[in-house]
Amino acid sequence: MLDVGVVHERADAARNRLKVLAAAESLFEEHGVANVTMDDIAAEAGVGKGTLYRRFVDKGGLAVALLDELERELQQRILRGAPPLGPGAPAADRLAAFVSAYLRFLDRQLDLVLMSETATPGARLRTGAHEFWRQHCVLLLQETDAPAPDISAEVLLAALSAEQVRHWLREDQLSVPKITKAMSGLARGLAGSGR
Amino acid sequence: MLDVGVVHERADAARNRLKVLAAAESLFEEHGVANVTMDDIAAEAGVGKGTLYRRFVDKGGLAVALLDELERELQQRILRGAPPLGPGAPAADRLAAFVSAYLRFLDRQLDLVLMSETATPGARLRTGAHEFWRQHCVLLLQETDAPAPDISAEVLLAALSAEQVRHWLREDQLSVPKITKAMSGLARGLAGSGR
DNA sequence: GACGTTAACGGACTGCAGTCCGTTTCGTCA
DNA sequence: TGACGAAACGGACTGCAGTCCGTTAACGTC
Repeated sequence: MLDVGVVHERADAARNRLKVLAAAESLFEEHGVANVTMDDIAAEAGVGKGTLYRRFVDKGGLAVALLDELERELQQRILRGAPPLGPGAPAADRLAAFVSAYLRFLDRQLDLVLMSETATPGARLRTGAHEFWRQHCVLLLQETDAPAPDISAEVLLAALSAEQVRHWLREDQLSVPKITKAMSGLARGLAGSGR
Repeated sequence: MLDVGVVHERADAARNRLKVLAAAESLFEEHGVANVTMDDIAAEAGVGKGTLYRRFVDKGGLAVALLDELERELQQRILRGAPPLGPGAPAADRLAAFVSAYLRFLDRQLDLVLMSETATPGARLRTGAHEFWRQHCVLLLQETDAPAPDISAEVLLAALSAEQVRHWLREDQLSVPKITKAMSGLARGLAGSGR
């Protein structure tokens, strides 16, 4: 996602990438993701606006880059971690564990994920991370012989969009454990109904 | 939604509301929803920009107003039409019929619905129409004793967001009948898993 | 039908996103 | 180490969303 080192990143480019990420992180932390402008970030990083956009496309792309590390960590736990999140457990259990782990991640990074998903219409469905989660869910659902695993995976992830979860959290005042219980139950239902 | 007549709408206000809606409809038709600016609409309607915003809040609100009539029609068919969409059929059948009917509606008005749902983050969950669909699904799911009908209803509608359906249609090249089949099957699953 | 009140109007104005292009810096090769 | 081509830089510039406030017009009252 960060394409580090692909055909050699120039020294000034690398330097600026780090300056921008550091500036964005600290400004987001201090003022909230929604209240920081791209000009703010450019100024704080001591970099021109063109440089910002050359590297990160838009504010959503910047959010994606900042989320990258945390997402990779969750992805590693899925690929090589202990069951039930990692390999070894029954597919339905792994799916429920994924829902639970993803909701915890979302709860911590809600504003950043929201930005990455809503910067532009359809952004959520175009991130590399989404493709990873989707593929993971599809594979698990296929293992249970669920009907239409492709569709079910997208349905599950649509319900786990930052927009939806934020609404449950902030408008409906649901707690993370409540959402987790309902959504992992629902995930088991999707996995189970095919057998 | 349009609050027509609430505490008397002034004559000039009514006149301008119609001029704006007509202008928006024709410009959207001609250039596509995404390519029309608020200035364009104001100019075409022969009205100041302030007037536009006073009445419709933002571009999404304008889309909501344009969709209003079509949505009401579907809502009437749900409340008073023939089964299985209207009352009389088993809840699971009604839910499947709703999914099917809603997808047809969405297919016709995709760009307008997309605008109404993505104008601002969380817009989809704040429209009056969403509240109607949600309530309808919750009631049907309650009839089948499904677990967590509130959550299941939101999950279903999240999957029927304009963003998601547009992705299935345009990126994944799925046909409306294919999506309808999968999603109404899934809706039956949500309704059925509680028995 | 003049008059005052109040809602509605309109367009200049502000702020932010995103682009464009002349200038600078990097890395390479002679 | 000097010089060249390519890549990256930076900030002025454009366009659109949304606001603000002085002006205008509707409508109830006498």
